[in-house]
Amino acid sequence: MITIYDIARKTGFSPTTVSKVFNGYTDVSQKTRRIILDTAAELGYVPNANARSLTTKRSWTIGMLFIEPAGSGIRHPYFGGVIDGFKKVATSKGYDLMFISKDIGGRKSGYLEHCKIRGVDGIIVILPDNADPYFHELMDSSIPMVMLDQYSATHSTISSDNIQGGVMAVEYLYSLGHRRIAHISGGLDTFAGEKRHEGYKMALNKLGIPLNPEYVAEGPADYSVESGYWAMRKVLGLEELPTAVFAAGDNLAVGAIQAIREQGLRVPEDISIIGFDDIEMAQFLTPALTTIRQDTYLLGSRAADMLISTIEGAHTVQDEILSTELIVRDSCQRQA
Amino acid sequence: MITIYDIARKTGFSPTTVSKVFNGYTDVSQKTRRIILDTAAELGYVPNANARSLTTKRSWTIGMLFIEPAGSGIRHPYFGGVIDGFKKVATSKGYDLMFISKDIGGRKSGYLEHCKIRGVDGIIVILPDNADPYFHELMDSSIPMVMLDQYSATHSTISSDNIQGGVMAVEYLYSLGHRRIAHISGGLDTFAGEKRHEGYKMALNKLGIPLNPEYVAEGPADYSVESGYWAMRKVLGLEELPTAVFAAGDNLAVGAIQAIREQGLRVPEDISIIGFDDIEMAQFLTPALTTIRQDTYLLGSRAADMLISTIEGAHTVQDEILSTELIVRDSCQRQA
DNA sequence: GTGAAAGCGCTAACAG
DNA sequence: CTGTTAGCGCTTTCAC
Repeated sequence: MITIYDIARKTGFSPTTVSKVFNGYTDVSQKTRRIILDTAAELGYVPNANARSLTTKRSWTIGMLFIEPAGSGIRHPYFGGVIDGFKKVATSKGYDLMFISKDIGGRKSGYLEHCKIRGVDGIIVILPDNADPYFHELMDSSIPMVMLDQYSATHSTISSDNIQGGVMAVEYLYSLGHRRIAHISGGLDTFAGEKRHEGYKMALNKLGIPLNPEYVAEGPADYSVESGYWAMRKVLGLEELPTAVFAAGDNLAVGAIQAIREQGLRVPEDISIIGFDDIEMAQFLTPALTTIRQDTYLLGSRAADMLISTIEGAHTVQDEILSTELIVRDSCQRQA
Repeated sequence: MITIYDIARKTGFSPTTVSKVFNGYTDVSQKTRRIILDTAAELGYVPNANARSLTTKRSWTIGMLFIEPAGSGIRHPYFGGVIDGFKKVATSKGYDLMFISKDIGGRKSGYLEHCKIRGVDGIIVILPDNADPYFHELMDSSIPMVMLDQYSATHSTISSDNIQGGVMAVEYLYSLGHRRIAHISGGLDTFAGEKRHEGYKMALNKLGIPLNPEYVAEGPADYSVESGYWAMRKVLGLEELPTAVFAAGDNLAVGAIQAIREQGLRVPEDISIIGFDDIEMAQFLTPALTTIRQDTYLLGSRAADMLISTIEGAHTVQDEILSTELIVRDSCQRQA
């Protein structure tokens, strides 16, 4: 391994001067700079991030945490988009990304400890879980952090406008003539699930439709197809069936459609369905899924901007909310 | 920040002894160990990975590289599964994962440089691209590495049995009575694409069906829905249409189905389609997609095992091939 | 403009 | 069993 000492020896300058060149100090003569840079290239010098971090206390590493909902892992399309956007801007600003997990080396340790061991400069929490004590420990620390889909008075957060999305979904259904509108929730104890549910309630209220608690079905908070299936089964067991359902996620919607068909009913002829997310496959399902689109890539890239600005000294706590968009396709139909 | 020196001072032992305790050395008395461990807990000591790496030349970090096919990014379901599996075993063995990209801090630098700067112990290449000179530079280095979907005489590799999958797909179609079978390729210059194509050819040959070059359509090697759509359009322009098509990926199959429908034809009544991957949504499409399943999670976890064993000293070059499975659903139909 | 010296937190010989 | 010493590669005062 080539170090700055090798360059110093070869050029006759001191390690200090060599270091200065690589750190953009201006008090080095152009000539010296040239010589050092050339020699570095010739020798194949590569700086050592660990050594640098040791002295500077900056790792240029950002931790990425998502408390996995029971093993669904990183696979939901939502993550892909978010990580993609986040990675793009973080990388462009010189930060590398590292997954942070609860246990390291088989040993249980907790997120905070993991962050400290690695000396991450900040952390993005993609799927906050308030029920996790390790998460609270992390929140209480002073590590720069931004959370997605979460409310916090102390930390910056960002999310889609889940309420607006919920309202939009229900209003759209209403505009098609639907009055008996059910909701398949992504989990009422989840930030996004709760907000979407809130939007659902707000819209009903505004439209003068009484809330029927039986019309709100909740599965495990994993936004999986299966959860949607089981939640819909519950709804289908009711005396008076809804004519439309707002599912809090496209996967849930897919599951719901399965359940409906299994019952011998059709979508959208018998029951209209609107989802949330606009996953890539939504448009290719049959019927093509009408849904509320959220921009996961933007979510990720804005999160990175926010995090990096707090890492670099900003002290403002921001709460950014990105608007959602109604994507009309074929899974909802006018109700006579 | 609490260091081993703090613990040493407080307990009266030397930093060395403290260090030994944390590194599992056995030549420390039980009593001393207890005292040190207790004091560490009391003080809230957390080891510093950077300092440790500096002396040991081991970072316990694994780089994750995927040379993104023109911005499709990390979003294809294939990646999710692989990363999930990889992360699981790597984490359990004490390694953390970091994304490796071509440029760091806005500066173009290359993967190898990035790896060296970070001092990763090894790297997994999820989507090798032989056309990328930076990738070759990395291959020529001595960094432990395993590649997915690639052949190499010098490095360990792992992939699904793409040939077998291709053969299986075509044989299945043949067994249903199809004789005019087209192939939508994922890119013939791509390892997986080429192998699946090879399987296609092998099966035709074995079954005594002459290869019709017009029946092989290739789009950009991104396995996207759109590519499948355009490739299928080409095929649909032919004089004599195929009765079945083997698409090298489920996304391609989805695109192909769109193109077919746009032409007023039906799947599977007019044309049967079989895909490859078995993405989560495959079973929820209409018709439910018949496909060749590959186990991405296993791919990832085995890759991790292989990589870690070479990091930890193994010198064998392995080439592991995981078998694929035919999943029969509704997109293929018997041909009169 | 340039360099000497000290130190970041930890581990690895090597003594004792 | 325990401690001394010497770095790992880099940056940071502070002098010159």
